[in-house]
Amino acid sequence: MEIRRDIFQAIADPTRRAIIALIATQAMTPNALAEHFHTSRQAVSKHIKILTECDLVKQEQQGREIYYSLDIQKMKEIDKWLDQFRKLWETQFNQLDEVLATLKKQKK
Amino acid sequence: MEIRRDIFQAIADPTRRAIIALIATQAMTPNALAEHFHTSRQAVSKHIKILTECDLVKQEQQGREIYYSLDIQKMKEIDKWLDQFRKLWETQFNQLDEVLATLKKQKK
DNA sequence: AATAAGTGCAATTATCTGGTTGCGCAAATT
DNA sequence: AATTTGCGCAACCAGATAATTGCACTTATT
Repeated sequence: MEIRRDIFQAIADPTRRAIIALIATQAMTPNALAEHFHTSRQAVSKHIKILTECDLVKQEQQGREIYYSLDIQKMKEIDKWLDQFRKLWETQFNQLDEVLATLKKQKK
Repeated sequence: MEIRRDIFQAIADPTRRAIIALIATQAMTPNALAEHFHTSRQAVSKHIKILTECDLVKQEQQGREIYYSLDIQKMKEIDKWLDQFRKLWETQFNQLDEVLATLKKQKK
């Protein structure tokens, strides 16, 4: 039962963003994650479920513990969406550069 | 009364992302925007309010019409947040490149 | 075998969210 | 002057969300 989730909705929650940042570099268990926040383990578990539903996390069971880690490649989707704007803000920057260059020229 | 808003929560809604994309290249009025979606002008107005509260849009009044446009520079904040992960996925890619290169070498 | 530890799931609840409808106000049109 | 147009705001409502609590299951420890 794979519910399709939106990655943008997934990163909307600040706790979830913090979890993402934590498991980006090393796999962690729900208990270990919960210690970083002022919430219960079950709350963390729900966040992880949401992250799983949009394929943002991988899991590896070791005995009774489950280690969750980030699927970093999935984060590219956000980067891909940003691409359409990246061109625009770079253009704006170049135009600003030109303006500054012109001002500099006039000063001389 | 400037309520502090989260840009990540702002882009969580698909309609809002569509609005952002539309006003990225040209300023538009709420009425013109509403025609692009299956919602009322008032609903669009609420979305714009949220986008305004996190400084994502600029407005320019012309008579009784208000033209809204995207503050593209603000979008960099998302890009900045992505930076911490960009390093990671690029490293992963390089490592994959190495593996592929090694495999290619062994074939020869 | 009994207990403790780690986990996910279900039920519940307060709050947030996105939408509609009905205003009131200012600017344009008649 | 009267009407139309474009707009934001407030009230309201159904559905989503994030958190807690209680439970059942599996795996380790005693």
